[in-house]
Amino acid sequence: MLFSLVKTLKKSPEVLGKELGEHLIKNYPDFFSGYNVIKGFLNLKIADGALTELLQKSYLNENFGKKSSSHEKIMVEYSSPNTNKPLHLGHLRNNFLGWSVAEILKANGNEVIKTSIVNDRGIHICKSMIAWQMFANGATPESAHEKGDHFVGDYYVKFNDEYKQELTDLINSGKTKEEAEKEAPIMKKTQQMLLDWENGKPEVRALWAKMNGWVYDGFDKTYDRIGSDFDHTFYESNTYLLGKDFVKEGLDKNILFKKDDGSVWIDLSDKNLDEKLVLRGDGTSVYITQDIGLAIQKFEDYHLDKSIYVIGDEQLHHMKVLKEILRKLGMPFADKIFHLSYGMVELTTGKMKSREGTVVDADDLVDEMVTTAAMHTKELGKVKDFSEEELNELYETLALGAMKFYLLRVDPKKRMVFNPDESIDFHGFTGPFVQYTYARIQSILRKVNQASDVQSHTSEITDLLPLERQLIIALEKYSTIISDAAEEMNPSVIANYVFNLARLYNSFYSEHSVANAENEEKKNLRLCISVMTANIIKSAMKLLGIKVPDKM
RNA sequence: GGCCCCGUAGCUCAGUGGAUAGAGCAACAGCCUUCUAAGCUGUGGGUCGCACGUUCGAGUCGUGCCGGGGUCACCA
Repeated sequence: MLFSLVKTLKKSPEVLGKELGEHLIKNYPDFFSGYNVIKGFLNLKIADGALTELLQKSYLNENFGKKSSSHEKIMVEYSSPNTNKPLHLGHLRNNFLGWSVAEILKANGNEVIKTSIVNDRGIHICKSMIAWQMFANGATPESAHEKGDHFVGDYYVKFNDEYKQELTDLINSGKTKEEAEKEAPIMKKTQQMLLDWENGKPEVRALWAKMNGWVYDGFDKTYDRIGSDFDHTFYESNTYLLGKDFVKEGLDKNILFKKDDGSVWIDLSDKNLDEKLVLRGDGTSVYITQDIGLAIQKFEDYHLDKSIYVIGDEQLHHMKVLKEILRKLGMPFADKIFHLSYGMVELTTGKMKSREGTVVDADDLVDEMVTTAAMHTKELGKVKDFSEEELNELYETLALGAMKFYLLRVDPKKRMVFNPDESIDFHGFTGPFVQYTYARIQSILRKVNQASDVQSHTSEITDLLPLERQLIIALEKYSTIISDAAEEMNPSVIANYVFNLARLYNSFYSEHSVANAENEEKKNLRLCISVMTANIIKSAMKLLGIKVPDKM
């Protein structure tokens, strides 16, 4: 691109391009073998020898693409479930995104700590506890033969049904909506339970511990299956107290103020954010109270350069307020907090609403995908020699590959539509397409069976075919792609890259034979390209949390 | 209403101031005697929401408008 130089040098793009091109070829004949100038663009052709040499160097580098120097200590908080209902599709996007971003940051040379904050206390937790007391007759997940998180979630739904019923009854007896909301007996009981919980009443604490235990059993199974893991887990039941301490401190310093009813507020009107409540009139915590506590604890426990929160974009305002409060409280790390916001997952039929039963349950979805993967695999009948165990492992690999790729291939910041038909598609821009490319390469290697002595002689090649050139150039980009993805905290950069690489390889595969290449040099070159393509596919897919099968 | 995000092919999405705006799906036409056809090749399909501006050059930057969403809770 020559326009930027045209002005200062006062030469036409054509003349300038020609001069530059001649100069580069004359002085660097090992790197450039040709050039042309079209419409103000200087195109240089990289010499075959330079490309094959690059290929050889990269091929011998086991950690190709990854950076080794550790420059920053970064915490990635993701998942962050509530212990009153099972995980749904939105949580899956969060989990896949958080996990992947953490791995990408690691690959780019950072020290990363994966964490989750479990929202294990609060009014919503009390709701399922109250409903269980009222309706369960002592039932347990074991007695109901249900996964613990689903079991507790059912009582959360029961609470809402009952609450709605009480509201209509009260409104029918002449109360206004506001009065009904205040007076509904089940809500009053729940508020009392929250107070009892904060005061440490033993029966309430025992029930709370029991029911949360059920939920954790369920979550562990789901996490294990989808491959989410954490270096450290925070519990809101610990951090909310810390938040309260800082509210006290803020009052002493006159940063916060108390209203007549005893509630505590901060004035953020100078930042265009209005006033914000940080402690209720009855002294119990609100959402942001515990967030203040947790943010402080994170920086005290670990000495972080950056703290990333993977949270939906409906909380952009909340996170802005949190940062501002921390700044006003004089916390030096307020500016090291980064909200990695992602868009809501919508269904083709509209939004997911838990109260209307239109949520897509995470466990159900995985089951469905596994069934679909099994169906396709059986139809194709390519893995008849697999044992039952190997088959099941393959189905999980394909199902989760499809799901993760589907949710990660789009820009996280954007809202996305979950189309069930598309998500179970195994063709085109999908995880299984990339997995298939990997399996094909493994098949070649099994056939050729000499992967170990591939290294030799590739740099003698001087007649690269267009697809060979394109592949080598694409392979060499991997390192840059990781940096880009890390900088943007965007796994879709990886997904797009690895898909295009696989597509390119498939074109190459159908055009040229590896095992029956024209001569030994070509065969070696193509094996080298194939092995490296497979390595990069495996590595890139791992950054997305996706496994690749040797056969499918 | 204030603030924030989005608007690109029938659908789902890439496109980081540069060339003739690209993929996948869907539709249509081909390719399995040769390393896995979950693949490959080709065809059709676009006033990049609208208008003005900045620039040698705008899908990309700025302003205004139109359309969609989010948020502004003593919910989390």
